[in-house]
Amino acid sequence: METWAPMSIAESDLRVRFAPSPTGALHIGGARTALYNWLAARHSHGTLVLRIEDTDLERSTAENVDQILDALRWLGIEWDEGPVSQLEQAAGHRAALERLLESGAAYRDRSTAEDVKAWKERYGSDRGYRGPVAGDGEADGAIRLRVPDEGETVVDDLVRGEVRFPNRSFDDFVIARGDGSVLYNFAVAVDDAAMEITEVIRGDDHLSNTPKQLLVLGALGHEAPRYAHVPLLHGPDGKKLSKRHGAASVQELRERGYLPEAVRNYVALLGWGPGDDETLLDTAELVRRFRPEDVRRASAVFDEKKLRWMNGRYMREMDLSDYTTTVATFLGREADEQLRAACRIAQEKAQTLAEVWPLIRFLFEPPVEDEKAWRKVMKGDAGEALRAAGEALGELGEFDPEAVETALGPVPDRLGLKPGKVYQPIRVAITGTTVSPGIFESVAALGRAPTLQRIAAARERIASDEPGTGRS
RNA sequence: GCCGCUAUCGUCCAGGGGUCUAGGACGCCGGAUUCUCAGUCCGGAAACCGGGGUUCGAAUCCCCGUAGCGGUACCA
Repeated sequence: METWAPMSIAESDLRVRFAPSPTGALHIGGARTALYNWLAARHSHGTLVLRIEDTDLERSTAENVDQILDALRWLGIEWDEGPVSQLEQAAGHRAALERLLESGAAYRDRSTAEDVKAWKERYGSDRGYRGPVAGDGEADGAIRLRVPDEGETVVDDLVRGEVRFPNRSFDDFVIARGDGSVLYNFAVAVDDAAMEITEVIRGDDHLSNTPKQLLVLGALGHEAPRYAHVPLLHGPDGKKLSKRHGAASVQELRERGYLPEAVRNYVALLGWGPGDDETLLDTAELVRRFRPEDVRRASAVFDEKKLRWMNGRYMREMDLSDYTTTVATFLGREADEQLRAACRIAQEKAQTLAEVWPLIRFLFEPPVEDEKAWRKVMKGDAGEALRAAGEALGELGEFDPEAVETALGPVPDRLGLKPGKVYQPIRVAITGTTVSPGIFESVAALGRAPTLQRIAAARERIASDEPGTGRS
Protein backbone atom coordinates (compact mmCIF):
# COMPACT_ATOMS: atom_id res chain seq x y z
CA MET A 1 0.00 0.00 0.00
CA GLU A 2 2.57 2.55 1.04
CA THR A 3 5.47 3.00 -1.26
CA TRP A 4 9.08 3.69 -0.61
CA ALA A 5 11.75 4.63 -3.00
CA PRO A 6 13.89 1.65 -3.89
CA MET A 7 16.85 1.56 -1.59
CA SER A 8 19.42 0.46 -4.10
CA ILE A 9 20.96 3.88 -3.82
CA ALA A 10 21.24 4.87 -0.19
CA GLU A 11 20.64 8.51 0.49
CA SER A 12 22.41 8.56 3.80
CA ASP A 13 25.43 6.94 5.40
CA LEU A 14 23.38 5.13 7.99
CA ARG A 15 23.98 1.42 7.78
CA VAL A 16 22.21 -0.96 10.11
CA ARG A 17 22.02 -4.71 10.13
CA PHE A 18 19.76 -7.46 11.31
CA ALA A 19 21.79 -10.52 12.23
CA PRO A 20 19.68 -13.49 13.26
CA SER A 21 21.26 -16.82 14.06
CA PRO A 22 19.48 -19.61 12.21
CA THR A 23 18.99 -21.86 15.20
CA GLY A 24 15.20 -21.71 15.08
CA ALA A 25 12.21 -19.87 13.67
CA LEU A 26 12.01 -16.08 13.71
CA HIS A 27 10.74 -15.09 17.11
CA ILE A 28 8.52 -12.14 17.81
CA GLY A 29 11.42 -10.63 19.70
CA GLY A 30 13.67 -11.10 16.72
CA ALA A 31 10.97 -9.75 14.45
CA ARG A 32 10.82 -6.61 16.53
CA THR A 33 14.57 -6.17 16.35
CA ALA A 34 14.37 -6.62 12.59
CA LEU A 35 11.52 -4.14 12.40
CA TYR A 36 13.38 -1.52 14.44
CA ASN A 37 16.40 -1.84 12.21
CA TRP A 38 14.24 -1.59 9.14
CA LEU A 39 12.36 1.43 10.47
CA ALA A 40 15.63 3.12 11.37
CA ALA A 41 16.99 2.44 7.89
CA ARG A 42 13.89 3.70 6.14
CA HIS A 43 13.55 6.66 8.45
CA SER A 44 16.91 8.04 7.51
CA HIS A 45 17.09 6.55 4.02
CA GLY A 46 19.96 4.33 5.02
CA THR A 47 20.83 0.73 4.27
CA LEU A 48 19.68 -2.45 5.98
CA VAL A 49 22.03 -5.40 5.74
CA LEU A 50 20.85 -8.90 6.48
CA ARG A 51 23.55 -11.08 7.94
CA ILE A 52 23.11 -14.68 8.96
CA GLU A 53 25.02 -15.46 12.12
CA ASP A 54 25.81 -19.06 11.33
CA THR A 55 29.10 -19.67 13.06
CA ASP A 56 27.43 -22.25 15.26
CA LEU A 57 27.63 -25.22 12.91
CA GLU A 58 25.91 -27.49 15.39
CA ARG A 59 22.63 -25.63 15.51
CA SER A 60 22.44 -23.66 12.29
CA THR A 61 20.39 -25.14 9.45
CA ALA A 62 19.49 -24.07 5.94
CA GLU A 63 15.82 -24.72 6.69
CA ASN A 64 15.94 -22.19 9.50
CA VAL A 65 17.54 -19.65 7.20
CA ASP A 66 14.74 -20.11 4.68
CA GLN A 67 12.14 -19.85 7.36
CA ILE A 68 13.58 -16.63 8.71
CA LEU A 69 13.83 -15.08 5.26
CA ASP A 70 10.26 -16.14 4.57
CA ALA A 71 9.02 -14.62 7.82
CA LEU A 72 10.83 -11.37 7.08
CA ARG A 73 9.31 -11.17 3.62
CA TRP A 74 5.86 -11.87 4.94
CA LEU A 75 6.31 -9.08 7.45
CA GLY A 76 7.23 -6.76 4.62
CA ILE A 77 10.72 -6.17 5.92
CA GLU A 78 12.95 -6.00 2.90
CA TRP A 79 16.70 -5.76 3.20
CA ASP A 80 19.03 -3.86 0.91
CA GLU A 81 22.11 -6.07 1.13
CA GLY A 82 22.55 -9.75 1.80
CA PRO A 83 21.70 -12.16 3.13
CA VAL A 84 25.39 -12.70 3.76
CA SER A 85 26.61 -15.70 5.65
CA GLN A 86 29.00 -15.02 8.45
CA LEU A 87 30.74 -18.24 7.50
CA GLU A 88 31.66 -16.67 4.18
CA GLN A 89 33.60 -13.97 5.95
CA ALA A 90 36.16 -16.53 7.05
CA ALA A 91 39.02 -14.97 5.11
CA GLY A 92 38.54 -11.63 6.80
CA HIS A 93 38.30 -13.31 10.16
CA ARG A 94 41.54 -15.18 9.59
CA ALA A 95 43.37 -12.05 8.56
CA ALA A 96 42.16 -10.19 11.62
CA LEU A 97 43.23 -13.08 13.80
CA GLU A 98 46.72 -13.01 12.28
CA ARG A 99 47.10 -9.31 12.92
CA LEU A 100 46.05 -9.72 16.53
CA LEU A 101 48.41 -12.63 17.07
CA GLU A 102 51.24 -10.75 15.45
CA SER A 103 50.78 -7.59 17.47
CA GLY A 104 50.48 -9.59 20.64
CA ALA A 105 46.95 -8.36 21.25
CA ALA A 106 45.89 -12.00 21.16
CA TYR A 107 47.64 -15.23 22.03
CA ARG A 108 47.23 -18.96 21.94
CA ASP A 109 46.40 -20.68 25.16
CA ARG A 110 45.81 -24.30 25.98
CA SER A 111 43.97 -23.66 29.22
CA THR A 112 40.69 -25.48 29.66
CA ALA A 113 37.56 -24.27 31.38
CA GLU A 114 38.76 -26.05 34.51
CA ASP A 115 42.08 -24.26 34.38
CA VAL A 116 40.29 -20.94 34.14
CA LYS A 117 38.10 -21.82 37.06
CA ALA A 118 41.10 -22.79 39.13
CA TRP A 119 42.80 -19.54 38.17
CA LYS A 120 39.84 -17.58 39.45
CA GLU A 121 39.74 -19.45 42.70
CA ARG A 122 43.28 -18.35 43.22
CA TYR A 123 42.98 -14.73 42.12
CA GLY A 124 39.39 -13.89 42.99
CA SER A 125 36.04 -14.22 41.29
CA ASP A 126 35.83 -10.53 40.47
CA ARG A 127 38.89 -10.84 38.28
CA GLY A 128 38.86 -12.00 34.72
CA TYR A 129 41.19 -14.79 33.70
CA ARG A 130 44.59 -13.74 32.39
CA GLY A 131 46.72 -16.13 30.39
CA PRO A 132 50.44 -16.33 29.71
CA VAL A 133 52.20 -13.00 29.35
CA ALA A 134 53.48 -11.65 26.08
CA GLY A 135 56.15 -13.73 24.43
CA ASP A 136 55.10 -16.70 26.47
CA GLY A 137 52.29 -17.82 24.19
CA GLU A 138 51.82 -21.39 23.10
CA ALA A 139 51.99 -22.91 19.65
CA ASP A 140 48.46 -24.21 19.60
CA GLY A 141 45.24 -24.00 21.59
CA ALA A 142 42.41 -21.50 21.50
CA ILE A 143 43.10 -17.88 20.71
CA ARG A 144 42.33 -15.39 23.46
CA LEU A 145 42.21 -11.64 23.34
CA ARG A 146 44.43 -9.87 25.82
CA VAL A 147 42.23 -7.72 28.06
CA PRO A 148 43.86 -4.97 30.14
CA ASP A 149 43.45 -5.07 33.91
CA GLU A 150 43.18 -1.33 34.16
CA GLY A 151 40.55 1.03 32.90
CA GLU A 152 37.03 0.50 31.81
CA THR A 153 35.19 0.04 28.57
CA VAL A 154 32.19 2.27 28.14
CA VAL A 155 29.29 1.63 25.86
CA ASP A 156 27.62 4.82 24.78
CA ASP A 157 24.19 3.39 24.22
CA LEU A 158 21.41 5.20 22.39
CA VAL A 159 18.75 3.87 24.71
CA ARG A 160 20.64 3.32 27.95
CA GLY A 161 23.17 6.11 28.00
CA GLU A 162 26.72 5.42 29.10
CA VAL A 163 27.23 1.98 30.56
CA ARG A 164 30.63 1.34 32.10
CA PHE A 165 32.33 -2.01 32.53
CA PRO A 166 35.56 -2.48 34.47
CA ASN A 167 38.04 -4.22 32.19
CA ARG A 168 39.38 -6.42 34.97
CA SER A 169 36.02 -8.16 35.22
CA PHE A 170 36.44 -9.68 31.76
CA ASP A 171 38.38 -12.82 31.00
CA ASP A 172 40.94 -12.86 28.28
CA PHE A 173 38.07 -14.28 26.27
CA VAL A 174 38.40 -16.83 23.52
CA ILE A 175 37.96 -15.36 20.06
CA ALA A 176 38.79 -18.48 18.05
CA ARG A 177 38.63 -22.17 18.79
CA GLY A 178 41.63 -24.43 18.69
CA ASP A 179 40.67 -25.44 15.16
CA GLY A 180 40.74 -21.84 14.02
CA SER A 181 36.98 -21.29 13.75
CA VAL A 182 35.92 -17.95 15.15
CA LEU A 183 33.54 -17.16 17.99
CA TYR A 184 30.61 -14.83 18.09
CA ASN A 185 31.99 -11.78 19.88
CA PHE A 186 34.95 -11.71 17.54
CA ALA A 187 33.08 -12.39 14.32
CA VAL A 188 30.43 -9.79 15.08
CA ALA A 189 32.96 -7.08 15.73
CA VAL A 190 35.00 -7.87 12.63
CA ASP A 191 31.92 -8.11 10.42
CA ASP A 192 30.29 -4.96 11.71
CA ALA A 193 33.52 -3.13 10.92
CA ALA A 194 33.92 -4.79 7.52
CA MET A 195 30.35 -3.98 6.57
CA GLU A 196 30.79 -0.45 7.84
CA ILE A 197 27.78 -0.73 10.09
CA THR A 198 27.15 2.62 11.72
CA GLU A 199 24.39 1.69 14.15
CA VAL A 200 23.84 -1.61 15.89
CA ILE A 201 20.26 -2.06 17.04
CA ARG A 202 19.83 -5.36 18.85
CA GLY A 203 18.43 -7.11 21.90
CA ASP A 204 19.34 -6.21 25.41
CA ASP A 205 20.93 -9.60 25.95
CA HIS A 206 23.89 -8.31 23.97
CA LEU A 207 24.60 -5.34 26.19
CA SER A 208 27.05 -7.32 28.30
CA ASN A 209 28.74 -8.57 25.15
CA THR A 210 29.28 -5.13 23.76
CA PRO A 211 32.39 -4.24 25.75
CA LYS A 212 34.03 -7.40 24.44
CA GLN A 213 33.24 -6.41 20.90
CA LEU A 214 34.53 -2.94 21.64
CA LEU A 215 37.76 -4.48 22.91
CA VAL A 216 38.12 -6.46 19.68
CA LEU A 217 37.40 -3.38 17.61
CA GLY A 218 39.93 -1.40 19.61
CA ALA A 219 42.65 -4.04 19.23
CA LEU A 220 42.08 -4.02 15.50
CA GLY A 221 42.10 -0.24 15.35
CA HIS A 222 38.57 -0.04 13.99
CA GLU A 223 36.06 2.61 14.78
CA ALA A 224 33.08 1.36 16.76
CA PRO A 225 29.49 1.72 15.58
CA ARG A 226 26.83 3.35 17.73
CA TYR A 227 24.79 0.92 19.78
CA ALA A 228 21.12 0.82 20.72
CA HIS A 229 20.13 -2.05 22.98
CA VAL A 230 16.42 -2.61 23.04
CA PRO A 231 14.74 -4.52 25.85
CA LEU A 232 13.74 -8.13 25.49
CA LEU A 233 10.15 -9.25 25.07
CA HIS A 234 8.53 -11.36 27.75
CA GLY A 235 5.53 -13.66 27.88
CA PRO A 236 2.42 -13.06 30.00
CA ASP A 237 4.15 -14.81 32.89
CA GLY A 238 6.95 -12.27 32.86
CA LYS A 239 9.48 -14.75 31.59
CA LYS A 240 11.47 -14.45 28.44
CA LEU A 241 9.22 -15.12 25.44
CA SER A 242 9.38 -18.71 24.23
CA LYS A 243 7.36 -21.34 22.42
CA ARG A 244 5.58 -22.03 25.67
CA HIS A 245 3.74 -18.74 25.27
CA GLY A 246 1.58 -19.75 22.33
CA ALA A 247 2.09 -17.68 19.22
CA ALA A 248 5.74 -16.89 19.73
CA SER A 249 6.99 -17.08 16.18
CA VAL A 250 6.10 -15.00 13.16
CA GLN A 251 5.00 -18.14 11.38
CA GLU A 252 2.47 -18.88 14.10
CA LEU A 253 1.11 -15.35 13.95
CA ARG A 254 0.64 -15.77 10.26
CA GLU A 255 -1.18 -19.06 10.71
CA ARG A 256 -3.44 -17.53 13.29
CA GLY A 257 -4.70 -15.06 10.74
CA TYR A 258 -2.93 -11.86 11.67
CA LEU A 259 -2.14 -9.26 9.06
CA PRO A 260 1.47 -8.19 8.53
CA GLU A 261 0.61 -4.52 8.83
CA ALA A 262 -1.13 -5.13 12.15
CA VAL A 263 1.81 -7.15 13.42
CA ARG A 264 4.17 -4.36 12.41
CA ASN A 265 2.07 -1.76 14.17
CA TYR A 266 1.63 -3.81 17.31
CA VAL A 267 5.18 -5.04 17.61
CA ALA A 268 6.60 -1.58 16.99
CA LEU A 269 4.66 -0.39 20.01
CA LEU A 270 6.25 -2.94 22.30
CA GLY A 271 8.93 -0.88 23.96
CA TRP A 272 8.38 2.20 21.89
CA GLY A 273 5.73 4.90 21.64
CA PRO A 274 5.40 7.80 19.25
CA GLY A 275 5.39 10.25 22.15
CA ASP A 276 1.71 11.07 22.05
CA ASP A 277 -1.30 8.85 22.61
CA GLU A 278 -1.56 7.45 19.10
CA THR A 279 -1.81 3.67 18.86
CA LEU A 280 -2.93 3.03 15.30
CA LEU A 281 0.07 3.90 13.20
CA ASP A 282 0.38 2.64 9.66
CA THR A 283 3.77 1.69 8.37
CA ALA A 284 4.47 5.03 6.73
CA GLU A 285 3.75 6.72 10.03
CA LEU A 286 5.97 4.25 11.85
CA VAL A 287 8.80 5.02 9.47
CA ARG A 288 8.27 8.73 9.90
CA ARG A 289 8.23 8.72 13.69
CA PHE A 290 10.51 5.93 14.81
CA ARG A 291 13.79 6.81 16.47
CA PRO A 292 15.84 4.21 18.34
CA GLU A 293 16.66 6.69 21.07
CA ASP A 294 12.97 6.80 21.99
CA VAL A 295 12.82 3.13 22.83
CA ARG A 296 11.98 2.38 26.45
CA ARG A 297 14.46 0.70 28.72
CA ALA A 298 12.20 -1.83 30.46
CA SER A 299 11.22 -5.12 28.91
CA ALA A 300 7.70 -5.46 27.51
CA VAL A 301 5.14 -8.23 27.58
CA PHE A 302 3.61 -9.56 24.40
CA ASP A 303 -0.18 -9.41 24.74
CA GLU A 304 -2.05 -11.20 21.99
CA LYS A 305 -5.39 -9.67 23.03
CA LYS A 306 -4.27 -6.25 21.96
CA LEU A 307 -2.80 -7.56 18.74
CA ARG A 308 -6.15 -9.17 18.03
CA TRP A 309 -8.02 -5.94 18.57
CA MET A 310 -5.59 -4.06 16.39
CA ASN A 311 -5.79 -6.71 13.70
CA GLY A 312 -9.58 -6.33 13.67
CA ARG A 313 -9.19 -2.63 13.10
CA TYR A 314 -6.95 -3.24 10.10
CA MET A 315 -9.28 -5.91 8.73
CA ARG A 316 -12.26 -3.58 8.85
CA GLU A 317 -10.37 -0.79 7.16
CA MET A 318 -9.62 -2.82 4.02
CA ASP A 319 -11.72 -2.36 0.95
CA LEU A 320 -13.74 -5.38 -0.09
CA SER A 321 -11.46 -6.39 -2.95
CA ASP A 322 -8.32 -6.42 -0.82
CA TYR A 323 -10.21 -8.14 1.92
CA THR A 324 -11.48 -10.85 -0.39
CA THR A 325 -8.07 -11.46 -1.89
CA THR A 326 -6.47 -11.67 1.53
CA VAL A 327 -9.10 -14.05 2.85
CA ALA A 328 -8.85 -16.15 -0.29
CA THR A 329 -5.10 -16.49 0.10
CA PHE A 330 -5.45 -17.40 3.74
CA LEU A 331 -8.10 -20.02 3.03
CA GLY A 332 -6.44 -21.30 -0.10
CA ARG A 333 -9.56 -20.62 -2.15
CA GLU A 334 -10.45 -18.77 -5.28
CA ALA A 335 -11.26 -15.08 -4.81
CA ASP A 336 -14.47 -15.45 -6.79
CA GLU A 337 -17.82 -13.69 -6.62
CA GLN A 338 -19.17 -16.16 -4.10
CA LEU A 339 -16.30 -15.52 -1.71
CA ARG A 340 -16.60 -11.81 -2.25
CA ALA A 341 -20.27 -11.92 -1.30
CA ALA A 342 -19.40 -13.95 1.77
CA CYS A 343 -16.66 -11.52 2.75
CA ARG A 344 -19.04 -8.62 2.43
CA ILE A 345 -21.20 -9.93 5.24
CA ALA A 346 -18.33 -11.15 7.43
CA GLN A 347 -15.88 -8.28 7.29
CA GLU A 348 -17.06 -6.27 10.22
CA LYS A 349 -17.30 -9.28 12.48
CA ALA A 350 -13.94 -11.02 12.28
CA GLN A 351 -10.82 -9.94 14.16
CA THR A 352 -8.48 -12.34 12.42
CA LEU A 353 -8.47 -14.12 9.08
CA ALA A 354 -8.92 -17.38 10.94
CA GLU A 355 -12.27 -16.18 12.24
CA VAL A 356 -13.74 -15.58 8.81
CA TRP A 357 -14.39 -19.13 7.71
CA PRO A 358 -16.62 -20.16 10.61
CA LEU A 359 -18.83 -17.18 9.80
CA ILE A 360 -19.23 -17.90 6.09
CA ARG A 361 -18.86 -21.65 5.95
CA PHE A 362 -22.64 -22.14 5.66
CA LEU A 363 -22.52 -20.47 2.26
CA PHE A 364 -20.20 -23.15 0.91
CA GLU A 365 -21.18 -26.26 2.79
CA PRO A 366 -24.31 -27.79 4.36
CA PRO A 367 -25.15 -26.48 7.83
CA VAL A 368 -22.81 -27.81 10.52
CA GLU A 369 -24.26 -30.25 12.98
CA ASP A 370 -24.32 -28.57 16.35
CA GLU A 371 -26.54 -30.47 18.76
CA LYS A 372 -26.21 -27.87 21.47
CA ALA A 373 -27.37 -25.09 19.21
CA TRP A 374 -30.24 -27.18 17.96
CA ARG A 375 -31.46 -28.13 21.42
CA LYS A 376 -31.22 -24.59 22.65
CA VAL A 377 -33.10 -22.97 19.80
CA MET A 378 -35.32 -25.48 18.03
CA LYS A 379 -38.00 -25.78 20.64
CA GLY A 380 -41.27 -24.14 21.61
CA ASP A 381 -42.56 -22.04 18.75
CA ALA A 382 -39.52 -22.59 16.56
CA GLY A 383 -41.39 -24.82 14.13
CA GLU A 384 -44.14 -22.28 13.71
CA ALA A 385 -41.61 -19.48 13.25
CA LEU A 386 -39.87 -21.44 10.51
CA ARG A 387 -43.14 -22.18 8.78
CA ALA A 388 -44.04 -18.48 8.71
CA ALA A 389 -40.55 -17.49 7.65
CA GLY A 390 -40.49 -19.97 4.82
CA GLU A 391 -43.84 -18.72 3.66
CA ALA A 392 -42.81 -15.06 3.73
CA LEU A 393 -39.59 -15.82 1.90
CA GLY A 394 -41.27 -18.00 -0.69
CA GLU A 395 -43.37 -15.14 -1.96
CA LEU A 396 -40.40 -12.85 -2.45
CA GLY A 397 -39.40 -11.55 -5.87
CA GLU A 398 -36.07 -9.90 -5.25
CA PHE A 399 -33.87 -11.75 -2.84
CA ASP A 400 -31.51 -9.13 -1.47
CA PRO A 401 -31.00 -8.17 2.19
CA GLU A 402 -33.52 -5.35 2.02
CA ALA A 403 -36.21 -7.53 0.50
CA VAL A 404 -35.51 -10.28 3.00
CA GLU A 405 -35.80 -7.80 5.84
CA THR A 406 -39.08 -6.53 4.48
CA ALA A 407 -40.42 -10.06 4.32
CA LEU A 408 -39.08 -11.27 7.64
CA GLY A 409 -39.40 -8.07 9.65
CA PRO A 410 -43.13 -8.32 10.35
CA VAL A 411 -43.05 -12.04 11.17
CA PRO A 412 -42.35 -11.76 14.92
CA ASP A 413 -45.26 -9.35 15.46
CA ARG A 414 -47.56 -11.40 13.31
CA LEU A 415 -46.78 -14.45 15.43
CA GLY A 416 -46.70 -12.57 18.69
CA LEU A 417 -43.15 -13.72 19.29
CA LYS A 418 -40.01 -11.88 20.29
CA PRO A 419 -37.68 -11.28 17.32
CA GLY A 420 -35.08 -13.65 18.72
CA LYS A 421 -37.62 -16.47 18.80
CA VAL A 422 -38.00 -16.13 15.07
CA TYR A 423 -34.52 -15.24 13.88
CA GLN A 424 -32.53 -17.71 15.92
CA PRO A 425 -34.40 -20.73 14.53
CA ILE A 426 -33.80 -19.42 11.02
CA ARG A 427 -30.13 -18.97 11.82
CA VAL A 428 -29.79 -22.48 13.15
CA ALA A 429 -31.75 -23.85 10.21
CA ILE A 430 -29.48 -22.30 7.60
CA THR A 431 -26.10 -22.32 9.39
CA GLY A 432 -26.50 -25.01 12.02
CA THR A 433 -25.10 -22.67 14.67
CA THR A 434 -26.28 -19.81 16.83
CA VAL A 435 -23.61 -17.44 15.53
CA SER A 436 -23.55 -15.89 12.10
CA PRO A 437 -23.56 -12.54 10.35
CA GLY A 438 -26.80 -10.55 10.38
CA ILE A 439 -29.75 -12.82 9.62
CA PHE A 440 -31.11 -10.83 6.69
CA GLU A 441 -27.68 -10.62 5.05
CA SER A 442 -27.08 -14.29 5.72
CA VAL A 443 -30.36 -15.39 4.20
CA ALA A 444 -29.90 -13.16 1.16
CA ALA A 445 -26.35 -14.38 0.65
CA LEU A 446 -27.42 -18.01 0.84
CA GLY A 447 -30.10 -17.47 -1.77
CA ARG A 448 -33.72 -18.43 -2.05
CA ALA A 449 -33.61 -22.10 -2.96
CA PRO A 450 -30.99 -23.21 -0.40
CA THR A 451 -32.64 -21.15 2.31
CA LEU A 452 -36.07 -22.59 1.67
CA GLN A 453 -34.63 -26.06 1.42
CA ARG A 454 -32.77 -25.75 4.73
CA ILE A 455 -35.81 -24.31 6.47
CA ALA A 456 -37.92 -27.16 5.18
CA ALA A 457 -35.35 -29.70 6.31
CA ALA A 458 -35.26 -28.14 9.77
CA ARG A 459 -39.05 -28.23 10.03
CA GLU A 460 -39.06 -31.87 9.10
CA ARG A 461 -36.54 -32.68 11.72
CA ILE A 462 -38.45 -30.74 14.36
CA ALA A 463 -41.59 -32.60 13.43
CA SER A 464 -39.90 -35.95 13.75
CA ASP A 465 -38.29 -34.95 17.02
CA GLU A 466 -41.57 -33.73 18.48
CA PRO A 467 -42.72 -36.95 20.16
CA GLY A 468 -39.39 -37.35 21.90
CA THR A 469 -38.56 -35.62 25.15
CA GLY A 470 -35.49 -33.55 25.97
CA ARG A 471 -33.15 -35.27 23.59
CA SER A 472 -33.51 -33.88 20.14
C1' G B 1 29.61 -15.59 43.37
C1' C B 2 31.12 -11.65 39.90
C1' C B 3 29.76 -7.78 36.00
C1' G B 4 25.64 -5.15 34.07
C1' C B 5 20.38 -3.67 32.98
C1' U B 6 15.36 -2.59 34.62
C1' A B 7 11.12 -1.03 37.99
C1' U B 8 3.85 4.09 36.52
C1' C B 9 -3.19 0.61 36.11
C1' G B 10 -3.59 -6.93 34.74
C1' U B 11 -0.85 -5.49 29.79
C1' C B 12 1.30 -1.67 26.28
C1' C B 13 2.42 3.51 25.91
C1' A B 14 2.40 8.96 28.09
C1' G B 15 4.09 12.06 32.09
C1' G B 16 11.35 13.34 33.36
C1' G B 17 10.74 18.60 40.11
C1' G B 18 4.98 22.20 40.95
C1' U B 19 -0.48 22.33 35.97
C1' C B 20 -0.84 14.56 38.64
C1' U B 21 -7.46 14.52 42.61
C1' A B 22 -1.33 10.60 37.21
C1' G B 23 -3.41 10.72 30.82
C1' G B 24 -4.45 7.32 26.36
C1' A B 25 -5.02 2.22 24.39
C1' C B 26 -6.02 -3.22 25.06
C1' G B 27 -8.38 -6.21 28.49
C1' C B 28 -12.14 -6.27 32.41
C1' C B 29 -17.14 -4.61 34.54
C1' G B 30 -21.97 -2.02 33.47
C1' G B 31 -25.35 0.33 29.84
C1' A B 32 -27.08 1.38 24.66
C1' U B 33 -27.52 -0.52 19.46
C1' U B 34 -35.78 -3.44 20.37
C1' C B 35 -31.79 -11.05 15.70
C1' U B 36 -26.98 -14.17 17.78
C1' C B 37 -21.91 -13.26 18.03
C1' A B 38 -18.64 -9.62 16.85
C1' G B 39 -18.35 -4.50 15.94
C1' U B 40 -19.68 0.47 17.37
C1' C B 41 -21.09 4.23 21.15
C1' C B 42 -21.45 5.74 26.40
C1' G B 43 -20.01 5.02 31.56
C1' G B 44 -16.90 2.58 35.46
C1' A B 45 -13.11 0.04 38.44
C1' A B 46 -7.82 -0.12 38.00
C1' A B 47 -0.93 2.08 38.91
C1' C B 48 3.77 5.76 40.52
C1' C B 49 7.99 -1.61 44.23
C1' G B 50 9.80 -0.40 49.66
C1' G B 51 12.87 2.76 52.73
C1' G B 52 15.90 6.83 53.30
C1' G B 53 17.69 11.42 51.48
C1' U B 54 18.00 16.37 48.22
C1' U B 55 14.22 20.30 47.80
C1' C B 56 9.55 25.16 49.85
C1' G B 57 7.75 20.98 46.78
C1' A B 58 9.38 14.30 44.09
C1' A B 59 5.89 9.57 40.06
C1' U B 60 9.87 12.66 38.37
C1' C B 61 16.84 13.70 41.10
C1' C B 62 20.42 10.69 44.56
C1' C B 63 21.44 6.38 47.81
C1' C B 64 20.14 1.70 49.90
C1' G B 65 16.98 -2.45 49.80
C1' U B 66 13.79 -5.77 47.16
C1' A B 67 12.27 -8.12 42.80
C1' G B 68 12.83 -9.36 37.68
C1' C B 69 16.10 -9.86 33.59
C1' G B 70 20.83 -10.38 30.88
C1' G B 71 26.04 -11.73 30.71
C1' U B 72 29.76 -14.51 33.03
C1' A B 73 31.03 -21.00 27.07
C1' C B 74 36.64 -23.23 22.53
C1' C B 75 26.89 -20.86 22.11
C1' A B 76 24.76 -16.97 19.36
